[in-house]
Amino acid sequence: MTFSEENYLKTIYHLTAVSDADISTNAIAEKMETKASSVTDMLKKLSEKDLVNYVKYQGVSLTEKGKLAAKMIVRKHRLWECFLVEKLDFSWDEVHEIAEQLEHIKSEKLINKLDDFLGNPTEDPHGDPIPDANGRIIKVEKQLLSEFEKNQMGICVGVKDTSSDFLKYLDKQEIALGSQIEIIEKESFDSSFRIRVGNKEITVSNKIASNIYIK
Amino acid sequence: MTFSEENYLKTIYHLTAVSDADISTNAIAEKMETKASSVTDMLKKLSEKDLVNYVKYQGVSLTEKGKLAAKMIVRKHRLWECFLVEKLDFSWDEVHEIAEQLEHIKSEKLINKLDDFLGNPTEDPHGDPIPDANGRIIKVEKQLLSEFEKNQMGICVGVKDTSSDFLKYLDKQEIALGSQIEIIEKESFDSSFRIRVGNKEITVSNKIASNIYIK
DNA sequence: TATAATTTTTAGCTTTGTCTAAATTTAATT
DNA sequence: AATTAAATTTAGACAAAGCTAAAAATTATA
Repeated sequence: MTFSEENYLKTIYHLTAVSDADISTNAIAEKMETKASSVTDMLKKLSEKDLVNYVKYQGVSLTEKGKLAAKMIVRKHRLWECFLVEKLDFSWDEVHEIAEQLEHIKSEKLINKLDDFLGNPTEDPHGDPIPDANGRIIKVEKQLLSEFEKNQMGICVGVKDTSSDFLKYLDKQEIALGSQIEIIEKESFDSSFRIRVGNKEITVSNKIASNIYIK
Repeated sequence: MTFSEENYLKTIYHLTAVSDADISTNAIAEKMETKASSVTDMLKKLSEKDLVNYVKYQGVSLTEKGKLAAKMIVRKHRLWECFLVEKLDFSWDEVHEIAEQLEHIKSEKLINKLDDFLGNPTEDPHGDPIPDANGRIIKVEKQLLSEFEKNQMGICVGVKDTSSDFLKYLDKQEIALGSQIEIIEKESFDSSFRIRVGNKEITVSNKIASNIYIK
């Protein structure tokens, strides 16, 4: 499988997680920052290889084979992110780009040894689950901070937006995986939140609160 | 720089280490298992980028820029090999193929952090030197076992042939980096050697002896 | 339900890196 | 020195993956 094919599968996998319905050509093109015509070409190719179910004009979904392949790429990506953060001391906003490259390294033995070396983690540095060697995923029930009400509290277990900008913002506010967060006030006007993180009180917008997972 | 460009630079670098003179198109083609015409095309491209000195029909050499780039690829390859053997517990005959992929990962920060994580090794698992971040190489004076005479002894510090077959043979004979080797007898008829490794005596052909470095 | 707007696909072109076959240059040999 | 042999380069073609522009299908709207 080529790098490009792997990137398409991964993108379709991630889009599927959100919407469930068949994925449109345009949605893929937008996410991959490419043109719809390029996507059409690739979908034909992936369909030939039985990795996706593709019907002209009707969108696309992953076959079981394609889903497993996509999960293996995600597995590699997230394990490498763990390695970068835990062993090489990268911060969580720096690892995505490098993992985008490392996820294409081909060696099952390598990835399984890496998995063991890291102590078989179940989540990456952003709180996203790591599929095991068979593609199984342990789902952790988690809620967005924005869905919480006044006086509730919980632990930050992940982020929805993993962009460098957002992660740097969280670093600045000293919000990290494992941070205890308590809702002090929910402003009904703009749905912003007054929260306590550790022993500091801060105000976060609804957009921020909609990208932090709490358990 | 593309993967392909990097592979050509690396090949020219390795061939230069052996012969010193300008490298021929055919030599590159043979080593890379490709066709001379493909090599010609790439040499033009690398020449355009000032990575090689190329004169039609006369062969090529690396420019300073090209040499540095090649050394950085070799650095990455050898550091990843160290990682695979020391941290992930691969054997020395398994790592080359995977390192061939990992050497193309682009991130200076990554490779320097990996270097530190490994304790800034100066040699890879086959005894080959690892260039530092500036391309400097610490040369260890070493001799081929085949150049030794009766009753001399030394420590195995590297191998010339790093093929999986040869390394597996060495494993079988319990010859590893750091093994003490003593020449008991040199057979003048076929230049084979009777040697002691640890406390075992074995006979090795001249071909074997010509691929083991001793200090 | 026609028509307009949007989405998707097709057709044809580009680049990268490869190949084969033919042409050219260099080296070797008589 | 002439001719043959070997090495190298050129010319032209191909596959992968991308693009633009035009055509076709679907969806939305009046």
